[in-house]
Amino acid sequence: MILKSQVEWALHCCAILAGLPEGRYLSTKALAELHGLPKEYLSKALQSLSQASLVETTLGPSGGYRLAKTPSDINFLEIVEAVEGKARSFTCTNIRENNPCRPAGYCDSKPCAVARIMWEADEAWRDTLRRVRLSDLVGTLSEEVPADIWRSTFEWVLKRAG
Amino acid sequence: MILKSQVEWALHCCAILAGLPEGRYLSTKALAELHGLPKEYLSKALQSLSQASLVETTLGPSGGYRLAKTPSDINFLEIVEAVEGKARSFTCTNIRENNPCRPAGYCDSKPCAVARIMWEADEAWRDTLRRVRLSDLVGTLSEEVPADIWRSTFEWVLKRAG
DNA sequence: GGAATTAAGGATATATCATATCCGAAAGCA
DNA sequence: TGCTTTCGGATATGATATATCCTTAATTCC
Repeated sequence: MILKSQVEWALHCCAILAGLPEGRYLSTKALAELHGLPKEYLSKALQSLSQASLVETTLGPSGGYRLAKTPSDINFLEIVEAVEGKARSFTCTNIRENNPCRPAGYCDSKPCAVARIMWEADEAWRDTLRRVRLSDLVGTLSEEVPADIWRSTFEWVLKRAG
Repeated sequence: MILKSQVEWALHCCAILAGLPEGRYLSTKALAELHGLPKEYLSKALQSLSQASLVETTLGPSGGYRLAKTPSDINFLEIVEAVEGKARSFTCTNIRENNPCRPAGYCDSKPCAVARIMWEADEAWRDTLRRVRLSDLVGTLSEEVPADIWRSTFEWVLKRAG
């Protein structure tokens, strides 16, 4: 049970977009080169963010992506679910139904006890991600990454945005 | 990010094994027929439980599987990890390292901030599973499943154990 | 208006992994 | 001796993640 690598890419891209000056867009090309990722494939992750209305896009030169909301209004779960989907990690196939000792239609009343426990754990995972805002990540990064590196990163990336 | 179906199978099988009379074993064949599962493939899940020392086995007729510990000494996480592995759901490929503005070897000091958050969520998932004991599941089942169905299920399965 | 650049999305190829089956070896029971 | 069992290896298949290519439409700049 491993998350898609696109989840990692999307999170890092959102962190960069969160530090962008007002009104500026960043292209797939710039984000791909900054992170050393395949441009065409990263594009799919960014499209997922776009479909989830987490980012806005514009075409043409100096076009690309920017956040659709402020970083404090975006949480980790939104980003993760945008590229990974909202499906729960545990799928109940209701194998108890195959028990030959159970009368037909018996299992209709309540979800399987095993599934309820697994879903509870899944919800704990989601809850944790839901509680972390993109602004929290940006805060951590600006504490941990030396200011000059952080600044030159944005200069580098904005130069590529034209 | 979906768990293997073998996780579901292992959990249901453990629930049955937990209700077994002292000293009795249950074969793969019996467990497969009870749940309507492919015997050969279910066998792989049970082998995983065996390798994790959650169940004990014996060969020959009337052989099969039984729990290696009491149900209150087995938690959900042990069972899930036995078949799914202990790897975290998020793998950090350290793409920040590709940032051309960072000096080489800069990222060695601390794990990536993104990864730390994802791992925290992963740990919340594991914590929830760790807190649920197999005996809790058995308790829930004996509350929810009518006693006569529960009893006839074990009669059915023990008849196949010889 | 024309050239360059961009996101969007469809089509396709490849690699990895989950799913599933089969077989032989070793061990226990009648 | 013959039957049953677990165990592990080998193999096949299907689904999905990864990756690339191409076309279309929109936007900017000259």
